[in-house]
Amino acid sequence: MKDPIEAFRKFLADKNQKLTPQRQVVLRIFMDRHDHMTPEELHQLGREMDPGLGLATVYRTLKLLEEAGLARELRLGDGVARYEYDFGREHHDHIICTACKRNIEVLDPRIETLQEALARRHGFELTGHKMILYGLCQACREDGE
Amino acid sequence: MKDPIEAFRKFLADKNQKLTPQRQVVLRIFMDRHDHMTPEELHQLGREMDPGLGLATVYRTLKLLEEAGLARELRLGDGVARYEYDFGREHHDHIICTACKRNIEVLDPRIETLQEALARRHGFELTGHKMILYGLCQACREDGE
DNA sequence: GTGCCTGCAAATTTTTTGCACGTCG
DNA sequence: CGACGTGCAAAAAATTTGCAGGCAC
Repeated sequence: MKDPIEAFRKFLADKNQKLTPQRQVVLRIFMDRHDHMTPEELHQLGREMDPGLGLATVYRTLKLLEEAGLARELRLGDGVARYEYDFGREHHDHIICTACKRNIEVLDPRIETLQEALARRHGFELTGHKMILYGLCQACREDGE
Repeated sequence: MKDPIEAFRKFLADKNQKLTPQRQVVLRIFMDRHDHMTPEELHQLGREMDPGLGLATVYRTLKLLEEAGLARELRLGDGVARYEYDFGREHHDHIICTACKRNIEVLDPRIETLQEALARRHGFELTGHKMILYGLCQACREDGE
């Protein structure tokens, strides 16, 4: 399966639900802009394509996209939920600069392996994880000096 | 510094603030019960010692305890914030069972080391991290079969 | 028609803030 | 007095829910 739209349609069909225009709009935004976006931001962007789009629908669709494995919820520490597109992408975690809030995506396969082992050692079968590193980026370290 | 109460007093004094009875109550609860607690739960418990204690004060105190490094905010995936006591304890992360919600504390020094290296490789100076593993515990796996 | 979907507004939930009063040096 | 601290209630922010109407089989 390489088409996210078809993947979403299939996911919905399996639950007797439909890929409505509104749901497509939200998915399309993710496909166009691979950003981290809050529901509010998605709603704004969505209204450009469908002015009647309701915020509640965005929330409802985000839940569905998450269940479908097409989007991932991200909490970077401020109280706001963000979502990122997660289709056909390699898994990754995040580092966020505590000063300028800039964040980048990172991955270390050795950490992933150790997480797996750590869980197993405690009798768990690992199904997922969230890891966020906090630090100071180079620019902010230099500013601080 | 081995007395959390004195540590908190000192932290507050450095900001020209005081260790009031209310603040002590919240800290004491943490010292007595090393649980993960929501602000609401802490408020309930706090009222047993000081019936007039306000929820807003609990929130304000939690912020202070966190700044002081005596408590740590924990978000396990439901919308609720939890806090855990974090004085004189070794750092640890968490695994939570997605079925029964039970969670345990875990630590792998090798992961910690790799996180440090990973951050540095991206130009960051690591100051902290949050890692939560999600999985199925043994009991729930057996139930599921 | 039946069941899924939607937008809207109202309701919930979680957290923060404004304010008047109290306290302590 | 002056700064800090508190409880309360109101406010704010984020998310969920109820509902009447609409659409597609």
